[in-house]
Amino acid sequence: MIFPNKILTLLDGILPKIWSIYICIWHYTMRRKITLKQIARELGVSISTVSKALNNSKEISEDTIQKVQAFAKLYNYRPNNLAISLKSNRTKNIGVIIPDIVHYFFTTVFRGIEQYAKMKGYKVITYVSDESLTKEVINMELLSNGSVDGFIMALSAETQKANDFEHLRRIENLQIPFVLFDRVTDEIDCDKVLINDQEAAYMAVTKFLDNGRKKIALITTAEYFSVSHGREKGYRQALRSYGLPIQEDLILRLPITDLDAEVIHTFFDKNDIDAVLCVNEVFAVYGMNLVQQRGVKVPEEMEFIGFTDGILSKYAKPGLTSMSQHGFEMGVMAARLLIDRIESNLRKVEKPFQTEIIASTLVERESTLN
Amino acid sequence: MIFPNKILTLLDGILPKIWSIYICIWHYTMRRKITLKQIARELGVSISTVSKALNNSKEISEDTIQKVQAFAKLYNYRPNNLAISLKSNRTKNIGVIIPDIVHYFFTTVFRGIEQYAKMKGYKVITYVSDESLTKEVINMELLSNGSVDGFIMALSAETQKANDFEHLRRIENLQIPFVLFDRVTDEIDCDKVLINDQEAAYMAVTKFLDNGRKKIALITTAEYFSVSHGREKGYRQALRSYGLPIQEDLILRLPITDLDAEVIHTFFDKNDIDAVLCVNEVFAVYGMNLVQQRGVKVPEEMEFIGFTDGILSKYAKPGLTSMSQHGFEMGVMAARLLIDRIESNLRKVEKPFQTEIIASTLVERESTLN
DNA sequence: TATCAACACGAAAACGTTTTCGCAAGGTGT
DNA sequence: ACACCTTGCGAAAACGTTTTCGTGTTGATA
Repeated sequence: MIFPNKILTLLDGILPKIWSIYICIWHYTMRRKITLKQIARELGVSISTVSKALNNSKEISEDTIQKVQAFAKLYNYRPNNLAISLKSNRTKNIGVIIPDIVHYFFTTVFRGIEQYAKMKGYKVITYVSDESLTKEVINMELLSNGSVDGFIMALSAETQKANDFEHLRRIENLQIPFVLFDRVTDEIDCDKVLINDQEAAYMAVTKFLDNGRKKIALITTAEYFSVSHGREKGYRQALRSYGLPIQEDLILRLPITDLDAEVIHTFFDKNDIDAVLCVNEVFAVYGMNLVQQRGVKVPEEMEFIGFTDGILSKYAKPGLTSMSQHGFEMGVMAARLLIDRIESNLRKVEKPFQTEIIASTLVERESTLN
Repeated sequence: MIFPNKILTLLDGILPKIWSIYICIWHYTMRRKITLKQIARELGVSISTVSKALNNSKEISEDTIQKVQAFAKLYNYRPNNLAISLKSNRTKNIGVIIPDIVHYFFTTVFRGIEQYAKMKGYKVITYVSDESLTKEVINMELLSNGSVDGFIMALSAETQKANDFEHLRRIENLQIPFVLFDRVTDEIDCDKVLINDQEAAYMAVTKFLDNGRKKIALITTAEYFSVSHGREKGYRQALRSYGLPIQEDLILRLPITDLDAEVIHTFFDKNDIDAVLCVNEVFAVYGMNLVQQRGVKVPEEMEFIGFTDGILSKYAKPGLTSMSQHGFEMGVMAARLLIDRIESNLRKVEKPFQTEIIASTLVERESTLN
């Protein structure tokens, strides 16, 4: 920029022609974004007139509107988002904080969020918490200074383990809306989107029982994961309601990363098992491979059902029967809840918190009979 | 907000005490974000003084700095990001546009971008183009009005097919920096991050040849994908340099979605094949499953190598030998190139465009011998 | 002819910062 | 006693919008 504004003001009365030429050259050579002020100056009207004309205000004559809009189009005017945000105190951004992105379920949820958000004119800023409480806190801190109108998040493993929700309370205090999905907590009152984990596990175990299986194992994670907790409850409930004893030995708890083949081998060595429910598809496919390696026939001698109907389930051998969690729908729902809340806050209308359940469905493949 | 600013100005001289009390109550009850103006008013200094004090300017006395910073801390002052962005004309946001997010490779790249960006204080706004040119254009349009300091993108399938880069030229004209990765084009001059596709394919085929394989097939996509193109070149080059004829029949082109088992079956029916190179892991695992279903032993009778060393390769049966593309490193590199360029633009230093190559490495599993 | 809407538009405040420049008080050197 | 420099701070412009309110010019009505 060669001419600072002070000089421009001075020039204004004296050399409008020169300015005109200057703006043309400047624009065509460097094609920087043009502003209301420049349009106003060019057309010899005020900034307010231009603004109103572009917004089709009926305060402005048809004539002027045409002129301004034509000019704006010609110079490819795009209103500066930042200025609008600053003025209106809303960014049209939403922050998404998820524990992991290299993970089928979370990416499908993200897809849902992104799609709905885009439809509503919102942009999505994503941070990965890496299952770490600290990172989760920092990420929220980074976004809560007006970068974002609201949050969508799934709690990290550490957060669930530590049961520490101070950062959520701070966001609550700042009046920033947020939605929890999948990994949630009862300690915080907010909009939530859940899977019917218990029911889904119940369905899966029922499938085994209907196929005549009686020695049903559960491979799960540590208990503090809200989803594993729910699924375990469903597993127990199904066995109970079929009058079968619950053998704690048949429940194997694994860490979410670094699977150890030995542990699983000894688990299958020590127990007599004819069906296995796993709380995710990695456990299921990994387990399936191990038992097949030992000569066990899947599904004839042992059936498998997993959760998270992702790419692994689809291309495993045999194809893994899996509870599909419909991540896309969850994402859409989470985004809808959040954006609804943001916009109703704007209109100062009170709205009770909602909890939406997305029903899982069983996708049957070759790892189960029938 | 009960008191608009005009009234405040009026009140200022008359009832400072009342204002003080008001601000206290207001802050403690609603905990809204506090601004420089309010701190200034409270402390009886000017806005500029507060701003400078918070930035540790040496124009301000040690005394005042202490006072201001203590007060700011007490009231948990956080500078408004939007205002700073507006003033400084940079958002500290980068836009990432990828064809697909439910895809191992792209998510790992994303992880790299996100991690480096966060380290540098940048936020990441992600849009999915869904392999569609139109969506790609719209997404860029949506972000190019000052929402973002620069872009990182991989071209969509449609864009590569149509060979239409008008949207990139617009961004170029707007002087917004951008980096292309993986799916790139020679038609646009900019920073790029690539895989050594040709070399990698060469390596893979060499592996087959060294194992004594002679009837090597290639399962790839349509030719307009820059990556497939490179990999095919490598495949041909390897065969040539080993003095083997290139049989066009041994090259199968599949669509990237909706795999049709029949097509693949007839491909294997009609040809005598003892090794298969696939341009992604889905093709490889899918193909491996099909031939195994026909009784072919992998790797003894037929070896497989795929690209994209993802979760599928790891948990397939047998484990798939795969060219790892080191998505994380690519992401980091892309983010680094972009942020470097953004910041050197800011300092008005000229910088030639760079093309960085991330070397692939072969991760050997059970689908190849030795 | 005086009155009054309706119409078209402009001035200016506001959003929350950063930064330049100016100014007063006090100290230092001749 | 004078000029001059340093220190510490404030006024105001600027970033690019939106929006409220005021105002001058019409044309119609009484």
